[in-house]
Amino acid sequence: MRHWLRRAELPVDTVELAQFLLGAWLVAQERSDRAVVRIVETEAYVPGDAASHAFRGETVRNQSMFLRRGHAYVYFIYGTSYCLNVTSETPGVGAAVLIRAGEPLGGLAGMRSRRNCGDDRMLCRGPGRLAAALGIAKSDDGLDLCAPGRLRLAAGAASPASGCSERIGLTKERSRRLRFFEAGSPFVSGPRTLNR
DNA sequence: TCACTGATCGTCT
DNA sequence: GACGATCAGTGAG
Repeated sequence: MRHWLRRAELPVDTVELAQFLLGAWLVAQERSDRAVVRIVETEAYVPGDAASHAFRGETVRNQSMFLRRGHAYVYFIYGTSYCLNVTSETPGVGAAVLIRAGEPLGGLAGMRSRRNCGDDRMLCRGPGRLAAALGIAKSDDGLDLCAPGRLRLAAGAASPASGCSERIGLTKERSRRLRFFEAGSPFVSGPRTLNR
């Protein structure tokens, strides 16, 4: 039986949380529409990571990254896309897990209309697309994902096979292997050569 | 499938 | 004023 994830169940460590979230469900409730996605790809942004938005300290933009673990950190990037992170570590420490891709499980019609996309594999393939499919925007920044609300995390079956690789789209800290994904899933983003 | 490019704008230098 | 945790579209192999 699936249940809403409690904060006590979430690993404190950022890398552990990134692996833990593979297979978990992300539920976005908007009035009568409920979109459900199974997380298949994550990236860890650990303390002291030069590629992390928190690296230079707390600012107005990244302040929710310093919240207690299990909160949403949403930011706008490249003038086009929103990205969703789940905060990690202890309060006051800036770290998070980027949700890069998911497998659509429920509420497909709503996601297709929000994404204006007919190929279900592309609905949530990439952080910007996933946020768009779930209707995530800046107003969701700082939400508690372990409490009743528009966005919430639910327990899911652990991934049968997971892999790791370097992260995508970075110019700093490129060599760190902090991207985790479900091996063989067609819903994972990035070039196929990275997904082994 | 991959590589490349333009779009677009908030944030920080 | 530059840049970025991206995307959609296009073209080549």
